[in-house]
Amino acid sequence: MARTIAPAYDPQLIEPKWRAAWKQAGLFRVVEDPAKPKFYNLVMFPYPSGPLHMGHFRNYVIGDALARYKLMRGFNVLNPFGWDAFGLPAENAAIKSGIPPRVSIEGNIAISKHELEIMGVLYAWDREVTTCNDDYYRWTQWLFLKFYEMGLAYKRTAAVNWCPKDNTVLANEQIVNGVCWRCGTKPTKKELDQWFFRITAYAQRLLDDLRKLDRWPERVRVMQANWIGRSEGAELDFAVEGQDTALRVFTTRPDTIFGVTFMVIAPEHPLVATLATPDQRKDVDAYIERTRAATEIERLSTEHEKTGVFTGAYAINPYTQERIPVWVADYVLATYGTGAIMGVPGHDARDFAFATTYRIPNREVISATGEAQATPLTAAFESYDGRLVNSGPYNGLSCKDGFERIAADAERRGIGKRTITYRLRDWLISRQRYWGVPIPMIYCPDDGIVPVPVTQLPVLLPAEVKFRSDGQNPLVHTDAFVNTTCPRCGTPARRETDTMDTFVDSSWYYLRYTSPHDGTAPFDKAKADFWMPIDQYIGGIEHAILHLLYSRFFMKVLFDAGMVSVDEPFGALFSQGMIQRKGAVMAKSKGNGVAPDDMVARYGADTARVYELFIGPPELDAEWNDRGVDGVARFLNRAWRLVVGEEEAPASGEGQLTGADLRRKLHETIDKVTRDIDAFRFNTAVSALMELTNLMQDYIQGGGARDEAWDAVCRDLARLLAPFAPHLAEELWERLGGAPLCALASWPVVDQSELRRSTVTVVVQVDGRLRDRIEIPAGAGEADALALARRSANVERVLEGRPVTRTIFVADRLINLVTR
RNA sequence: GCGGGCGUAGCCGAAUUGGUACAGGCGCACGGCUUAGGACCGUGUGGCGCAAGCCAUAAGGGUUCGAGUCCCUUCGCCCGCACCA
Repeated sequence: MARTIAPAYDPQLIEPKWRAAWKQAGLFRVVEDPAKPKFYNLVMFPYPSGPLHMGHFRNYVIGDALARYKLMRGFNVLNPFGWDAFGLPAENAAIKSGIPPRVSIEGNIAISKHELEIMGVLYAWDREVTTCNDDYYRWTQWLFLKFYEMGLAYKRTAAVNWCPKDNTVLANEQIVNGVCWRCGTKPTKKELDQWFFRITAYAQRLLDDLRKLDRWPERVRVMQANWIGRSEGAELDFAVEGQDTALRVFTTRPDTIFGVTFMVIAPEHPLVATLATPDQRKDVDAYIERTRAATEIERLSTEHEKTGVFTGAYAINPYTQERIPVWVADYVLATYGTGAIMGVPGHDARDFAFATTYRIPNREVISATGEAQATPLTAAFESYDGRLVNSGPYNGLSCKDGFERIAADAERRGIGKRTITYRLRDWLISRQRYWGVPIPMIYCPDDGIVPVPVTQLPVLLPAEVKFRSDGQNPLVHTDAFVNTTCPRCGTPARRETDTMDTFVDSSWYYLRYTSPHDGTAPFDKAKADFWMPIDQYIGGIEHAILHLLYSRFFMKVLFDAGMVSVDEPFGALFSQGMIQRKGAVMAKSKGNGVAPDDMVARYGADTARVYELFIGPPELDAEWNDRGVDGVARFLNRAWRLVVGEEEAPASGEGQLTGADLRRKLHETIDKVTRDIDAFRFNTAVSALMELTNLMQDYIQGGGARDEAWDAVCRDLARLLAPFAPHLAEELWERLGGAPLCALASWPVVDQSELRRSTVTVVVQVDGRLRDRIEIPAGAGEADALALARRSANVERVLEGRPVTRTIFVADRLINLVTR
């Protein structure tokens, strides 16, 4: 036989060809087809910030592999992509460089699209959504108006972070190390009129429905539950001595009511003004002034020492009639509960710390033993396991019973009630920024706040504005935008100049994908109903709370509005780990990124893709290893040589594998790869394919023939490779005479009969210790297997004639002879 | 502090869910090919031991015929929330 030189595996030669073929075939161009099972596959859309690196690509590769696999499994796969294109970075770049945000965003989108393309990552580009385009944001505005109509969008005054030098509001993220990120000034609090979404109205449903999300990572569900932060407790009224007013507190421990030795109200509490006695007023005012200067971050820090000031006022404990001093302290938050607490230093660590500082006594009212101690407590006993002491008629009750009885008595006496409080706050969506969706509201001197009629949408964001060096929203100074007329009375009026938080844009984009060109509604209900919920959502853990919670909230609101038929958007969620290199997360700013263009030029897209999948369990962070990429390149090269090569095998003859061995390994691999992809174990799927090619190599080296049966194995190898190394798979598929496209071929099916073995290796243990391995006929019964095992010389020697008292038999696997 | 998770070769990591610990890859060693190569191909590779064998999944204990896997204690690391009454 003539020795022929197999063409070398050259990704540069084959990859562009197949990308063109996929484009022509329109792999993910889909319509609603009830005849096929649907699969809505979605990767979180990115902010187009410029060139991507291989760290970004991990989830795109995972998503692409899954989409391709589902396609081969016969699903009708919706696999769209888009751009979260509004937001601060583009606006800041514009202030700095003068390049309009839209221009830089479009440039960045073009770069990212090119990178996705050369990596062989495919999407339904005919459904592309870009949030800064008016054919999208008009519907964001439409939805805002819907929320407004439903009473879920409202405006109120709220304290925000304010930079006195830049004369602007700062988002929490814009406070770096306690100071303004731009000028280094310490921000203060300022009361401003802001738009909110009433997400708190959905707190309980958002909490309850976490139970439905059994295909979400546990940690994400826990984080959301903690964020919502449900607390059961009671509100109780304390009459203020000498005043016709009551101080209402929220507590989760009404059972400790007899342990109250002081009370605290937040500095922002409305009663502060009237509560302070004349001789204490000066101190109180000074304290409030001081805390106002403190940032939220400082205030919320546990390191922050507790401070406070006595108001001079006393409240009356409604259960003991004791006089209780009322303090003002900033460890109590005005925005949680009632903004006032009862201080129980004996049973709350924070109250204990405060009481220690100001020499306020503590009183034990819960005792683990049921007996009160003779001496004061030296630390807060916060346990719920104990009995009430020093608590008058409630003595001896368990905490739970004490809670119930004391709360019930308060309700009967009309001085309180059981309540449930959430940590979740309403969602502040106002941004004093240009590059976002204009809030479609108008301020009329006569009619007040008037929504823009939906027929007048979109409220267009002006393309030309003058950016200001002081960071102020340029929309405020754009007269052509601001000046309008009242839709109700026609008199001159002003537009709202705030824009929406970009998280509003991303809370519903997945619905727009189902009917991206609809000119009459945000989305077509029938189409949304067909595709929703998303079958697999893939994205970074950094969105565990905000984006995912907001989207869940949106979906529930739209469900209540009758616009969708499911009330959870994401059926399954996967959060991939980050890629690190040189000891840090891969990032542009760290200079440790690997560019996809470089990877494609050096190794080809397939090697880059397979390496990203092979690098480790996809949910864990992984270290990028340049040498590891070489290993994957070797693997794909081997696959190529096995299929395309025609070299004569070196006649080793030893350890020759049979065709049955080859086919068994193939079907074991089909089985494993299929199960691994379904379980998101791409790393082990790739290693299974490596094992297969290693065995194929052994087969050929042992003198195995490249006959028709071999070719059949090769065709299945190509199909198994297709989700991971799609270009190579196509090339192999074509050379093997496969039908038009491997990407459209059906996924290989396991032939159970090929998995069968005539003999199996069974482990023989004596007292649980491995003593021998024996080859026995597959499916042998206990008696036969045992007889064969006892023939082992090794086993006999170890037994030394000791009687076997018991035997454990696991068919085709293990025999354990027990002598004790 | 509260909550979630993790700890297996020199490194990244497998382990059919209680049944042969370390698959696959990196690295390393040796060999082949080569003018040469850090390229490519092949073979080997947990430790101790001549061997039988013994030891080994953070440490210690327990349950079990059998534990990386289940339970308890301790140590270490990562992530989230963090004065939420």
